[in-house]
Amino acid sequence: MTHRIRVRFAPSPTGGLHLGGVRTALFNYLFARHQGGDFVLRIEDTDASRYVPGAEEYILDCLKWCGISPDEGPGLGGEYGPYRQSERKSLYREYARQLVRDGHAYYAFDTPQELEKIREDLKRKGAVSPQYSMENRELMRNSFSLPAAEVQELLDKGTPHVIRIRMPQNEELSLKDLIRGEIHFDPSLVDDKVLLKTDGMPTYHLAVVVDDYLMKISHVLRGEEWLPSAPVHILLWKYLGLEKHMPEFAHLPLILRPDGNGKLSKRDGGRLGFPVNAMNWTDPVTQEFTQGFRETGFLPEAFVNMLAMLGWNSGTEQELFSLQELEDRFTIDRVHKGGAKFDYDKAKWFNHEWIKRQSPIALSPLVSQVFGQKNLHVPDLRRLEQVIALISDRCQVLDDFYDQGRFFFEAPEHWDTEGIKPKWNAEKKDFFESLAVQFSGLASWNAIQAEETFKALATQRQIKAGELLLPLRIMLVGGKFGPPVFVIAAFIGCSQTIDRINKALPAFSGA
RNA sequence: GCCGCGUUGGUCAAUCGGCUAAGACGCCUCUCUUUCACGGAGGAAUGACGGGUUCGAUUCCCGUACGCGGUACCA
Repeated sequence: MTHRIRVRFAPSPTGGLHLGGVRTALFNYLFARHQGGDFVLRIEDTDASRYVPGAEEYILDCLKWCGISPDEGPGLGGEYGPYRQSERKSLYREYARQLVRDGHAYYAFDTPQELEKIREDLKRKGAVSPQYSMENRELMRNSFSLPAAEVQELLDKGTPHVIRIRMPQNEELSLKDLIRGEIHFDPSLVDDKVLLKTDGMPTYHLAVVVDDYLMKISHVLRGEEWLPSAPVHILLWKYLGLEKHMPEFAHLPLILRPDGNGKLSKRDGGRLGFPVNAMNWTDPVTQEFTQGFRETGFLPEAFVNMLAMLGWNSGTEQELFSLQELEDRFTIDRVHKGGAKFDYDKAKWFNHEWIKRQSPIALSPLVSQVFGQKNLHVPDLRRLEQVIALISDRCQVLDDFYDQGRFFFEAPEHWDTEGIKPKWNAEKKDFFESLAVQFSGLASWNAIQAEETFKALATQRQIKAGELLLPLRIMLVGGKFGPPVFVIAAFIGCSQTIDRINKALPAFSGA
């Protein structure tokens, strides 16, 4: 194994890129980068009926957002192209024909209707999942059961057909999985998979093997759902005489639903109220919408960090990793075997941590974008950064910056007076009216000045400061939250503070 | 049904035969803060079951149970 590490990420453009897909991409990327290898993008678009326009660009955008851009692939170039399976159609046919010539595969002329009928018959006899295998391939219409002349005639007439692999009878197959160790299979138990479809497109099975060989892929990291078809792939490498070039395999654990144990699906997000895709995605065909982490206010650093910890850990107590740190630390032997349930609370925690460790300057473009979407205009970047510094501790997702930061720039329209109404009285009203007057007479304006003035007046009126602090906060903020009141007062300025007091007073008194 | 993979707190998880079983999320209590958070201190909560192997099993082996995946001319 002296050749270069090359891994591939091969999404099918049939929909959005959800958690499982991004994590597969991420692990491939980390594995390659850790050893200075290449990360290849290949598109699996062999199922023309399910091809979704725009999905390819979307996938690339998602990867880019995560910071894990491939080294080669569609639109990126590279010496092993083309990278779309639909553009490599003729290639697969050659390999399939070679297999037929060598007796490892055969032409099958059965129509879908005939297959359906056979399956029905077998089911009636008790088979739960009827297979096209050595058990019955003699009964079907294929180059196995038919005389050579007839096969040739059918072929010459252009009869629709597929090419199927001929699974062997008495053979033990084993795979050394990088994560799971030795796995044994009995090939006679798996059916004669279609390799080349009627339309000339390869199935996944043929395509991966051919592509991985031609693209010199050295390691295959894919989801656990592929484990059952591994024997087909191993056999193909063997039958094609390419066994020496067979990549190493690692089957990644699944990401499970938070409720129950099933594999996480796109629908779970909408149902349970969290995003499942990296970015927003609307299927152009079905119009089905899937929420994205990016639009939900996640930082890519947090998203990637959270994803990496789903199925991998460093073995230390460290949980927060930058992409670079992950690249430095990632080894396949620390990948888990068991599936992990996705936990949205933990995901938000990661985001919170990343927001906290981000500088206000780095955060400001993102926050101002959030503000912009809500029509909150911030003229001064410096002031925005000051606000971010004041509130980022209390923001889990970027949208929280709006709720937490809005009042710095806009006077509240509504006041959460619930808790203070019962204790409100004329003395307090007087206090705030006088406070406004005193504030207006102040020569300088800062948090300390404001607080001293406030406290002096409270003492003079013989009202406990504690009883006045909360009302003041609600006048300025609208609710019971936010940084220290006088810091807020200092920020919004003297006249704005007075305005807000005067504006709120009627609502308080009207109680 | 058959085949494959898995199984440590509610969740993510450490442990490569010595365990009084880390840590994190979430939850609860206290503290800090005249708000909400952040921070700090603490708490409840775990090895699916049954056999072996061993001086000693969470760790190794075998069964069972359970869960998941696959069983398509989808990937």
